[in-house]
Amino acid sequence: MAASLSTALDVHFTIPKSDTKRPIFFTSPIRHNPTKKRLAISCNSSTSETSSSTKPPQNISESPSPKNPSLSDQLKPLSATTLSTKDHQAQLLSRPKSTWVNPTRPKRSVLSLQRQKKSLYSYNPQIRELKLFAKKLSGSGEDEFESALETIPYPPTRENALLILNSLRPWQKTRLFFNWIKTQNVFPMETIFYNVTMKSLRYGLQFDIIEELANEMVSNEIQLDNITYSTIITCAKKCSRFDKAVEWFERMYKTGLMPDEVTYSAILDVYAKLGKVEEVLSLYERGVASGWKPDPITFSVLAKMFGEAGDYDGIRYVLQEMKSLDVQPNLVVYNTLLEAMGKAGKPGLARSLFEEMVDSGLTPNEKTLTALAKIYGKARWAKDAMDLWERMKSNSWPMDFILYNTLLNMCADLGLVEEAEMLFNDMKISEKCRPDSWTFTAMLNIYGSGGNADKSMELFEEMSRLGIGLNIMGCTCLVQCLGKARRIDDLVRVFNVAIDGGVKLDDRFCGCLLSVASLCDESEDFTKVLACLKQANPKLVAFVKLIEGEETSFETLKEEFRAVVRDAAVETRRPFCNCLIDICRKRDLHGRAHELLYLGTLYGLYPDLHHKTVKEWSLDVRSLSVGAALTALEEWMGTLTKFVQRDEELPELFSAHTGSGTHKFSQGLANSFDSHVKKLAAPFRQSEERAGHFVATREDLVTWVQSRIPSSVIA
DNA sequence: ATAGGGTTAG
Repeated sequence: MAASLSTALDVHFTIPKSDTKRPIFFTSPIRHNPTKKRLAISCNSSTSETSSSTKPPQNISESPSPKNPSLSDQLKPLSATTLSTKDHQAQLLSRPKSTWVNPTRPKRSVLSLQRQKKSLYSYNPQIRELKLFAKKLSGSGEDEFESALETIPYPPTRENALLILNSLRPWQKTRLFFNWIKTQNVFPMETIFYNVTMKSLRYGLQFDIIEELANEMVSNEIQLDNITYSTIITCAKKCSRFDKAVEWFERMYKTGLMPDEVTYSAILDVYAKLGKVEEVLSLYERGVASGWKPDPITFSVLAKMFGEAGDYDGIRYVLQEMKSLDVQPNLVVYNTLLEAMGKAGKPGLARSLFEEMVDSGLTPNEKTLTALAKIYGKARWAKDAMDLWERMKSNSWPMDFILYNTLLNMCADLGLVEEAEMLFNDMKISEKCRPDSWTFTAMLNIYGSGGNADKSMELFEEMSRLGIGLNIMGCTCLVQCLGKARRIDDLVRVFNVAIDGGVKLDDRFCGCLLSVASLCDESEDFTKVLACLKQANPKLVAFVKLIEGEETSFETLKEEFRAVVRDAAVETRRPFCNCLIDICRKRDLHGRAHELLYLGTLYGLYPDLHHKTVKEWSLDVRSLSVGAALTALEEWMGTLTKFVQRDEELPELFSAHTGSGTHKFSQGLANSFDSHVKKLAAPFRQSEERAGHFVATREDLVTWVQSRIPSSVIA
């Protein structure tokens, strides 16, 4: 029963009773229109009496992400501008479906409600020998094909030929046999021969040949049917020829052939993969308006699309549609929905959906469990992760190597070292799930983030023995770990193995090496690390040399910094700058550190560093390295000194936001900040009420600044 | 794989 979906659904919003019964002449009650739809759904949620009181506790952690703004956030701009009165608002929000179909003049149907029927095979008593022959043909070389054909045990009648054609692979053989029966001229070529041949070609991703055959059908006046079109469309999709998929779909309509639900859902998936959400929903709604009852495959397509977009409202729409159309989700639909919930950042809903799935009697498969393990790991839900694991074992739910590797990644996210080691050993003694490069990468991540350089190196040696190549991610984990342990010679060895193994070094890896360089006290180590970095990114190393040069002018620095930043991947630009500042501070180049912070700010690498309200000015250093954060603090104090000197107006409160230190990477920041503040005797104190904040009152700060003015660092 | 549609990993 579709009622089993209700828990996950009703917890978050209530569907108005009137919407659960679908008037036949209306399309779906909730339009998926970027603005209208969100408003409509959110309105239900906000007006629901149960929405906040019945939410399970885990949803507290699911405060709306920027992608899914809260209801009030969504309504704010509208209520402030467009909507003046409550009535007006209600009218807009509850607007019925925009596609209204006049019952007296029904809109034309967009799909055939009858699925194309397949002809039944009649029993062929020669089936065994013909299949054996097909196997022989399949195994023959291209040049032996002709002679192999002559050993055909029975004459190539229509039925015999079809049977053989169906059993042939790969596509080259299917094509040769298809061409051969055409030359035999024993029977006219029918649609089914083309369809069977096309299917084999699709396995080989031969879209061009499929299209050739389709055109041949047109010129020979052989009817293309729904099976032909759906095969063409899905082949184009698998070959990423989406334009061709759409083109053939449109051609079908033009020839007057109506798609059935198989062809229709195939084209829905094409538009979904193109990210054309509006088109998909329009087609979906028009289909439903034609009297179509979509099946689970359609909902899987919709769920996947919304999942890819991280669109939580869309996912709710799919759940609601299934409920109102009384379609029970199958395993694939659940899997897709779980995946989608994960992408939309809703671990709590994924969990309750999973429970519903199990309660409904379905057994999770590898994909289900992979989705869930990923979600719990990302959400850092250790308890749920462990519960899941126990259930997997006690129920003997299926495992495969992807699930094993995902579980290892989950362990990495949760810091479960012993559990990971158990899994790793399980894999080693298993038949089908031997550790591969993904496995080793996950293990390197686990040992690396735990700072266990010995175990990391053991893995590295084991990989060499087993001939499993190090990839860029494993290499980055390893180098970071060895760098933190100051095992620079091991680091260099690993680096050289990676280079010899053809690992393509990316900007993230360069950032990792640069951060290791920033940790080096010994100039010998520093030189060794930079020598590695030079092979990956010579310009970056040249820039480090430039920083160190006393004679380097600010203009030169600016120019070269710009070039370095421009060439770096966007997500590595700020880390690069952070590391460079750290290097400066390590080498007592404080002036340079300030110049780099200035340049980083100039090029937009620190967009939200400062925040000012009338009552409070704050400095948000959460995305800064320790060196960069301290530089930013000094810079800020310098600015405040000027304000005090000029007797300008200041707010009551000052704060610096370092983060609370619960995240593994931000742990050090609050501590370093604290000791630095103490060293400066600055009046910032860790706030009791606001975790991760250091606060100072205006009074204390002004007193402190004035006491420093004669010897201020800032001229 | 017995003519056609949907789901697993940085």
